[in-house]
Amino acid sequence: MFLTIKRKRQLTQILKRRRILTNKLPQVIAIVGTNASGKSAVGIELAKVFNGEIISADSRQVYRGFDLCCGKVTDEESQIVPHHLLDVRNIGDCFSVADYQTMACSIITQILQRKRIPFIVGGTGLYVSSVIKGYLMRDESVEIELRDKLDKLSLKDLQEKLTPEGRAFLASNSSEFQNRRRIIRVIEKTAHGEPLYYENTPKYNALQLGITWSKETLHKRIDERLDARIERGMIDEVKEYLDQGGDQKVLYNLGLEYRYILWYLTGKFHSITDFKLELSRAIKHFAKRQATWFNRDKSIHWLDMNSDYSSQSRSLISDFLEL
RNA sequence: GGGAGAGUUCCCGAGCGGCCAAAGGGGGCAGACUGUAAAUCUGUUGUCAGUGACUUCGGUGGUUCGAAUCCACCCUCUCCCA
Repeated sequence: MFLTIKRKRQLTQILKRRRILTNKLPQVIAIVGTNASGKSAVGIELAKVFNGEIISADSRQVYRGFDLCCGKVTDEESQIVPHHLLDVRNIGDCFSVADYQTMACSIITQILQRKRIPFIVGGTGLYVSSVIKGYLMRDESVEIELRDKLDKLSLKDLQEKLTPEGRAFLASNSSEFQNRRRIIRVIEKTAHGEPLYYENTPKYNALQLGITWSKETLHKRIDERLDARIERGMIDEVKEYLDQGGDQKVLYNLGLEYRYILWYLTGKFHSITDFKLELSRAIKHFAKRQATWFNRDKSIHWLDMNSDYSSQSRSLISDFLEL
């Protein structure tokens, strides 16, 4: 009994100290949620109120073009509040979490220098986490030759290529031992002497707001958004790319819209109805994966979108910024 | 009217006497994830109870120790000839 009280006291001390520490860190606000949740609009609204600038956290919106495919904000919207990390690479170029982290951090520094508030808005959970949790990334970049070599191996060969440490690392997670990409990464890391287990060093004090809807509402939003984008010429974006000699493999690897439109244009679907049905389903699966990722993070404040989420989020931000 | 074939679990689709609650895929549900992340991967999916029991393979009867699997009749569908 005595011990537990003592332990509790210790813990509160630790927490207090940590809070003091993180409180000194620069403040950033993150707005996360699934596909079609309406993050962008909420982000713009809040950034406008709180003198903020938006840093997109979206692995596909970093590429130029394909605005409808990846659901970028419109020009009018992006003029309300400055947006960053949109259109910074050409389609087909390499871009990784590490690139994202570096760029996002440097932009955050600039925004802070302007005495404004950085708003990270996006659905690529890994990207958001890399910045606000402060993933420690090594300087070593991915070695193309090694990866190409590993890419050619079968799953079984890859598994056999793991060092005992690598095997032990993956063994704790049965689904990961079947995942070639993850195995390749572990092999690369051990080859470079990088640690397998990660440590994070937060550089910011972050407030995370999450947007959710009931499954029914979300699905309806996804479908409506899909229809609207097709109406506005989403399919043509891919068609033009292909007409100009674009690489099918690039589209395939980009997934969802890119992959399904490629399939549609190359005759994989019997009709546009089939295409829409399949793509809509794939987007919903993706939204579920996003939700699974975000649900793990207990520090996210989920907004009740069925009530006054706007004043709710404003008061959360005001408290956080101590305004 | 004559002939050929088919009806299987939410869907598609294997199974063709016991090893079948029934392969595989899809869908549903759940999960993993730190340099490809809109990617990639995993688990689960008849019901009830912790071993087991119960209901299921168009319907009804039958053969058999035992049937999704064999037989009879019936219903539905597809195809070919008329």
